[in-house]
Amino acid sequence: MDIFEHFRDVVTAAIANLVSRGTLPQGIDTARVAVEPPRDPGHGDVTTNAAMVLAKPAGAKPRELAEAMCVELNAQEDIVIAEVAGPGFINLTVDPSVWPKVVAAVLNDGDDYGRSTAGQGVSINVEYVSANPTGPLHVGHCRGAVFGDALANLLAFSGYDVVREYYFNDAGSQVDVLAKSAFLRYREALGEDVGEIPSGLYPGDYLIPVGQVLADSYGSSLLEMSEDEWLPLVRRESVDLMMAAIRADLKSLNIEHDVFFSESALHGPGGPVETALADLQARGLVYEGRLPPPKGQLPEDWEDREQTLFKATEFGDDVDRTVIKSDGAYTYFAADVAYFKSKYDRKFQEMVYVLGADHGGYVKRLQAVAEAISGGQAKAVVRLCQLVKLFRGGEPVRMSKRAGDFVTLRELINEVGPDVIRFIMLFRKNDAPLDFDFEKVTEQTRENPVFYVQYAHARICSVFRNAAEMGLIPDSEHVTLTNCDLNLLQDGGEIAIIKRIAEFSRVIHGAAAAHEPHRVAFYMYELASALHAQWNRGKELPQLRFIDEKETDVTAARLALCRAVRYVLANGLGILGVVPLKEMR
RNA sequence: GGCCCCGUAGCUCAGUUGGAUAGAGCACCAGAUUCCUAAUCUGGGGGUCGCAGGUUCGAAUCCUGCCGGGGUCACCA
Repeated sequence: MDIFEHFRDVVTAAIANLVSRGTLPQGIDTARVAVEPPRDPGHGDVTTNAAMVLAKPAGAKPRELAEAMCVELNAQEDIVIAEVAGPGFINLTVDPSVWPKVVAAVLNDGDDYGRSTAGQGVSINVEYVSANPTGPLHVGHCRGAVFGDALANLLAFSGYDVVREYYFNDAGSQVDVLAKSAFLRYREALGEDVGEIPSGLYPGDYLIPVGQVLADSYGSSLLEMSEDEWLPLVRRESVDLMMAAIRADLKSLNIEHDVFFSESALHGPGGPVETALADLQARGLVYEGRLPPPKGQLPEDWEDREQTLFKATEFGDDVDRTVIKSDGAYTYFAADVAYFKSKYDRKFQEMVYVLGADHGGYVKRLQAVAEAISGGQAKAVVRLCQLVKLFRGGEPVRMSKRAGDFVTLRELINEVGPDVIRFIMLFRKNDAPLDFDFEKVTEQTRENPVFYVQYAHARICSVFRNAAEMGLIPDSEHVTLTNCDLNLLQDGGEIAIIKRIAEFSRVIHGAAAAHEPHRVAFYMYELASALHAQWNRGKELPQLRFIDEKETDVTAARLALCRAVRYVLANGLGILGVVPLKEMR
């Protein structure tokens, strides 16, 4: 139940009445009419700009039109009073009987409260992480991983058909470097002293176990082979092991992809890359040509050469993009084209790419590919995540590119835990930079929003435990309150909580539409705040405490309200991928 | 130089896709616990929304131009 949707219907009906009465013209566009919670509680419970938006096309004065609408709205039984305010706002004060209905609706929907069909089953592919399998995940991957996952949760909760996808590059020259590095570790595992790892290879310790696995499964047989022979074997083995490690790390962060898509599956004779390029070729979107030199400072090694280009400029990109290099090899971008086509062939209508801010330059070309391949039928939506800067007690954590001198995701998880990582990463707009301080995020204070929100949930669970002990409810885990009188929820603080709860659907809807999961995190914080406030009012005014053994009817109603808040907190945290704790000591 | 993102209280950040008197937290000041978890709450001061124009009933939000900060530019992956 979304009361704002409900009152939107009411407002729409009032508009229809005015149309039939001739006050408003036929076919007037109501798209810009907003029915929303007012920022200022003094402006009633629900507010609409309808009169101001419609005044111009109707040739009426906003306030006069508002007056006419108020006459219609005041006839509605859900509305205590509709009044004109300011330049032509209509503020609705809702009948008090609406609030208990909100609580009842939450209890009725339970784990599904807030879930909607707004997405209408539109098929969305969310691609995130997609780190190359040449090493373990590090903090640089973390934000995109969490963001992508929460976005996927959010979209699924909102009625979209979501697939979570990971694209891994197992075809490029970097993977050869990985294999060569692993081969060195393999020789080391067989007892050879390989000395310092040569520059150009990956020196990280994480390849030592890979070498050991190779030694265990191949013995010394690889040493007998030429590089052409062992390279493919070692490459595949190394990629498999790296991907297994990456998946394990992601699992620890509560992230599981549906599809792991291998780049090498795109290549080969008659493969998707060839098909996709032939497709573009057939439509005259590929040509042999030369690119203009880059603007500004000319790179030292720049040379003007003929290559095969995709007409990206026809679709809004700044320059045409190379698909086949002058040496005849495909570019990485060619694989991107084929990969998009794969997604399109799999019937996705929207392809979300979660990328780091350093990939901002890819946005236009990806959108160009989407436009060209799908003919405008599918769209590429790119969400960029800004950099995360690590701190420890206010001091920046230095990370150089030298061996092993970067903080891995594993280390981060082990130190602060998945819930803290996820919530902090999501408690900021994705395109704003984020400072992540190891010490601050694990502090158990109000300053730390993770604990603040989780504590609200735990507090409710604590109330239930106490209520169960007192025999007011049979079981703290299965709070079923079918026969309580929710009209007993009369206190202003209680109503404030209910109003907050009533906004949940609206928040989810807006967050999903904007692809902004952080809105859910901020909402969680606000709801937690409303709960903590009411809790503390019970300290000054004992009659407002959730549990009052002498007033069992009121207690039952308040426990029902707590149960509703708990559902909303749990459902919201579920979207964020954070565990709602039942106890914090 | 071209393109993208950011600029809001002393600090860190929100701002419901254009709404009414711009909001939280931290910090600062003053308070609250014999009582369901004080990991909490209540009150107070604090603003030229980077600057200047434009669009309109109405702009932190949309458009243009500047200023300042970051990212990016390829036959790399």
